[in-house]
Amino acid sequence: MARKGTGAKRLDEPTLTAADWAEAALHLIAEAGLGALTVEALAVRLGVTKGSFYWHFKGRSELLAAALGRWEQRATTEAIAGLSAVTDARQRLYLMLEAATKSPRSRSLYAALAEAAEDPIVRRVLNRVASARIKYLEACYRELGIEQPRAKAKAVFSYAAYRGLLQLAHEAPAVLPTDWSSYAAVVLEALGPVPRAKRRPGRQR
Amino acid sequence: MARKGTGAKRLDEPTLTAADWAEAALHLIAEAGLGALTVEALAVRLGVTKGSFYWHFKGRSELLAAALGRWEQRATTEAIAGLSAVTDARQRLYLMLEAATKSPRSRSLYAALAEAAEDPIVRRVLNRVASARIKYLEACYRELGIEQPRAKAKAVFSYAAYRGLLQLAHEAPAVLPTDWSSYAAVVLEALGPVPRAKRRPGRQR
DNA sequence: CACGCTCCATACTCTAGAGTATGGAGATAT
DNA sequence: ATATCTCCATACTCTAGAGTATGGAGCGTG
Repeated sequence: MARKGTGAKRLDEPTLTAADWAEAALHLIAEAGLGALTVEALAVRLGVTKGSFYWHFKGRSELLAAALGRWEQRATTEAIAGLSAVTDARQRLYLMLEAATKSPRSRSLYAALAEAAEDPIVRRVLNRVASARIKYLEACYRELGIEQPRAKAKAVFSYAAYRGLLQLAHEAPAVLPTDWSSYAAVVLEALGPVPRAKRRPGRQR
Repeated sequence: MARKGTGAKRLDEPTLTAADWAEAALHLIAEAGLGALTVEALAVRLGVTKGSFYWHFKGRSELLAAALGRWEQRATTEAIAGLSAVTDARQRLYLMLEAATKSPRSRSLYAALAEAAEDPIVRRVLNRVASARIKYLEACYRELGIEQPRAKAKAVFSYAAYRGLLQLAHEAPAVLPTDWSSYAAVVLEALGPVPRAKRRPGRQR
């Protein structure tokens, strides 16, 4: 995909493709924020000059759209497909909640993109990603027997808690929980599948 | 404060102060994001030219610091002081949770600032605000008899849920709950003071 | 009245970064 | 070999916005 011929222009590196630029853009955003996504900075990182960029893309916004398209794919369909491999809905929900009670990476791509929600391109992508994830959560809750008005509310609440923790890790890392085990206990107790089969001693509703 | 003399330079408007510029900056940020905070844009909004700005502030970052200082005051000490007027801790917690289950304004200042968390000035302020609020929440939970490792976890969880909902309102308004009453029910059930009273924990006394 | 202080206007400079124009080197096709 | 396509370098233009230099109008006080 990277080349069409057989030989290489240079012995070390094949020539770049639009996908290479988009991928590098995602890395740059995750590391330094979307404000740092500069055509020239990207060119330097790829070892070329910015003149070559405009051969692959019409402009910066086209690059951004391509990069976000790739990220959206991974953040929704692929991630959900991976989770759906777990057949037991209860186990699935537990896995997601567990992931939401671990210390987030300090500089996630999601958090970096949230900084640029004023950008219409970014906002549309964030909207779709959040919608897809909440819909999936809602489906999980319904699969566990929770009825409709409540299932959606629980899904939104779960995702808001996850999203908020991610945001706090970005904008105020100092306030993150020090004791993650007790945080996980609180979250599972609040959002867990069904309070029926609680094997925690005492404390039963 | 706005004037030192008695007369006005113009009949309609007194001359501007640094506080006026800072206040206008906060409004501009809330409306159009921190990216739109431009010296010239502010000057236009205030009906003057940008030459006058540099009489009040050394530069843009000094203005930003002054504006954020004002906001921080309102977001922490003043808000907390208002809440502490409610003597009953249970009622206080209910008020806060209720505020966290109402549809947020689409363009809050907090959300606008979160977009610029890469800025060191903004990040420090966000950190302090979040810390103050979580500390207060933690104190409320402890006042209700919840012990320490759990009280902090509950406080962080509550604030993360609030913060996440605020963020979703900003970056993906389409996923907000349609039925706010059932959302409030879920949140209160999960974060409410004590699971002892199974009824809605608000109508006491 | 003369003088000084405060707030502001006018008119510049300077820089970052997007976008453009054009040519060139290597690979491939004919 | 010649033509052509692809990817890139060089070297420009153009704009937004920060920051600066300087003068001026109104109001105060000696």
